[in-house]
Amino acid sequence: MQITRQADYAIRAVRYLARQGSSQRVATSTVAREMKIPPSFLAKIISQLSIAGLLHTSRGARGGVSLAHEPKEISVLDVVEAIDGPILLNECVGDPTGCTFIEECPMHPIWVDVQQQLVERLRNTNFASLKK
Amino acid sequence: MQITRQADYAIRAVRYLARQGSSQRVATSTVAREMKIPPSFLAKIISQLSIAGLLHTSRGARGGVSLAHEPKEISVLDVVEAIDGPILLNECVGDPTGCTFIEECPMHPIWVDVQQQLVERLRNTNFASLKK
DNA sequence: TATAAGAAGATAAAAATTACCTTATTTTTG
DNA sequence: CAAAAATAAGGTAATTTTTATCTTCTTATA
Repeated sequence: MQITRQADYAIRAVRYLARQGSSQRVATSTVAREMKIPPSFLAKIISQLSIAGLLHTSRGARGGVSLAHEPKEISVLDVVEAIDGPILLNECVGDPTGCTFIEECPMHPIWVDVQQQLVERLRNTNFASLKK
Repeated sequence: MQITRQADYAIRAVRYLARQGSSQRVATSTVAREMKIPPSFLAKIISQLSIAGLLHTSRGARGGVSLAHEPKEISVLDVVEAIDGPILLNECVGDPTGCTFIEECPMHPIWVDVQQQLVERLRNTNFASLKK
């Protein structure tokens, strides 16, 4: 019942980029150093965030990473789900076919509901509001 | 970001027991069969729930398992935490000393808050309301 | 063309999860 | 008292996830 450390690192990285000008390119090694993220691990995380369309990366000298959108357009949910995949409090919420009891299960709607509450909360938190 | 299957099994088991009379003893093998839980796995889960004080177990012939409290006195949170341990959305919520940035981190209070919302919701769901 | 950067993927160590099995121990029943 | 029924306790093991590193490749710029 925890986000992975990868997701935490990803949030840190996006926070760092949001604090810089959004068009500013920053080397991942800089992000790693500043936000205390294992550099070689961050490379993979950045890659995933890039595939998810949250970051722009450019290779070569003077290359680096920058946000693909305005900080206020990027939510914590976007970042967490890009790394950890969809938030699912219980398996049955994502894949109801796996459970025999799904029709009659009084827990199922509760998991759906609680999860939605959680997800909405993370969706409504964007990186403009995290610029401290 | 998911409860473990163990916790799901535990909830199923407690639900089953709540449906029976609360003082009624039921063999774990029966619970396992009825709720489709691997029997030998359930033994361990029952054991943990018993240690947590949620169940009473009695050995010997005609022994079995029963709830230690009225269904309405047992919350989903009780069961989940007995199995998975305390719910922590991010490490820093439980152990703020592990993070260098904790003082200035704008995410920290958000994790604390979101987690509390989630926990409260599970705390307010008891097994009397799940008796379907 | 040399250098600075990310991309991609292989590898691996560690931890968590899921599950099963065996050997006690306890309690009831015949 | 003995047999049977049931949980208790704990060890083992397979699988999956997580975390991390390293190497090689590709790209862009000075």
